[in-house]
Amino acid sequence: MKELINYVLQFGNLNQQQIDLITSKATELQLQKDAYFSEAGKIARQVGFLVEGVSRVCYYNNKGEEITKYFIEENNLVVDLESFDNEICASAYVQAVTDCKFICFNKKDWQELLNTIVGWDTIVNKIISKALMQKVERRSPLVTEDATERYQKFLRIYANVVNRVPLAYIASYLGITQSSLSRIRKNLK
Amino acid sequence: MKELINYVLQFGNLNQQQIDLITSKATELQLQKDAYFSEAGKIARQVGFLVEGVSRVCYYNNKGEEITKYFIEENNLVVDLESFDNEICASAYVQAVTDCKFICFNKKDWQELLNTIVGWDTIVNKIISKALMQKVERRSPLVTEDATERYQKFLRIYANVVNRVPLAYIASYLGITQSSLSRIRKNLK
DNA sequence: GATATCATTTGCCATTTGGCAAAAAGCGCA
DNA sequence: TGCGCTTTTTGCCAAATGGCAAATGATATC
Repeated sequence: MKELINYVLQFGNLNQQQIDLITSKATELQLQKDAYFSEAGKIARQVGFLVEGVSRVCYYNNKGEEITKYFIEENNLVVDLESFDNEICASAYVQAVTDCKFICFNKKDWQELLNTIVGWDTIVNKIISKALMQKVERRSPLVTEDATERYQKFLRIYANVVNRVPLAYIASYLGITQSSLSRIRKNLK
Repeated sequence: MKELINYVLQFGNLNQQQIDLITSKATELQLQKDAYFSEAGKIARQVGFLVEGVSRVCYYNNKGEEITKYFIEENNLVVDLESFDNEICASAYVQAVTDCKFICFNKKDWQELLNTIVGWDTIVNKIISKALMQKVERRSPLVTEDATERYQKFLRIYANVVNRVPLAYIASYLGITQSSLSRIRKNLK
């Protein structure tokens, strides 16, 4: 819980009463490896904060290939925004890549926090915008770079993730085949 | 001006007084083809709404190649968020690809609107979040697709832009060479 | 330890895309 | 119309990556 509060306080101030209110709404969620936090075709009904483990967002492209859109590390918010905000079916899965521990808020409680805590919406907006900008910044450069450069950039961004996720997930994140990634790794050694 | 108001009202309600206040702060900006709306290395000091023309965001990658990050069509907000919000030097250029007409707000007026108009920040947040999510959605799939599919997707998304921008800009947006794009176009005919 | 299962690496060859330079096409302007 | 400039297309060959299948390695289970 401490991790969540520290995280949030980076984006704005809250008094003890407000922190207590947030804490009182939080529940803990444990997911085993491969379990889904939210699923494509369903409406996302919770916001999570990843305390332990690695998750990923993935989907199936029009060729039926499973694509990892991005990885989520410890101390980050986890939510299918599009689905949660607009109450529409999600187009992607959020999946635990390792066993994961989340701090969770259901939609009703989350709404209540937004309505009750002055400034909470501003904090949430900052967090969301920052995360979105980060995604754009990470995804855009991939287009110009060759597979080796992409992998090296991946190593830097996700240094803490590399050794905890299967090669296949990384390959699909980078848009290359498993074999290519395997060869790239060999070349870099 | 009407276009801007209609655009904004899609994201929330404003009364006539609020609309008038917004209007009173707006100035018109004309940029000739190739001129910059904001520049890398400088701090972005204005928010614009593109009324006429096509712009793009571009930058130079580590190989010195000029990369088009995305195109901006009529009736969209134009701002280097990272730079404008945090008052840090921009890392990308925002450039008029054709002659462009913007409705502009300088930083001081924009702040004043945010402080004065109740709900304006919520509207702006919605607009920004939506735009960011759109960027992520557009950029992410590129990674899995071959050059022809990428170009076809580009055609759908930017149907209104294709014939108004040089082939070289599109090629760099798609992460392929001009020659490749030229060949792809030939094959599609 | 043997075995089943899944993940990763490797080999071989096909396909895609890039690099470079020249040719062709398009366009403004005298 | 003709010239000069920029943009786009094309040809040739090289390099990168993919597709497929087999081999190897890692891990869990009995």
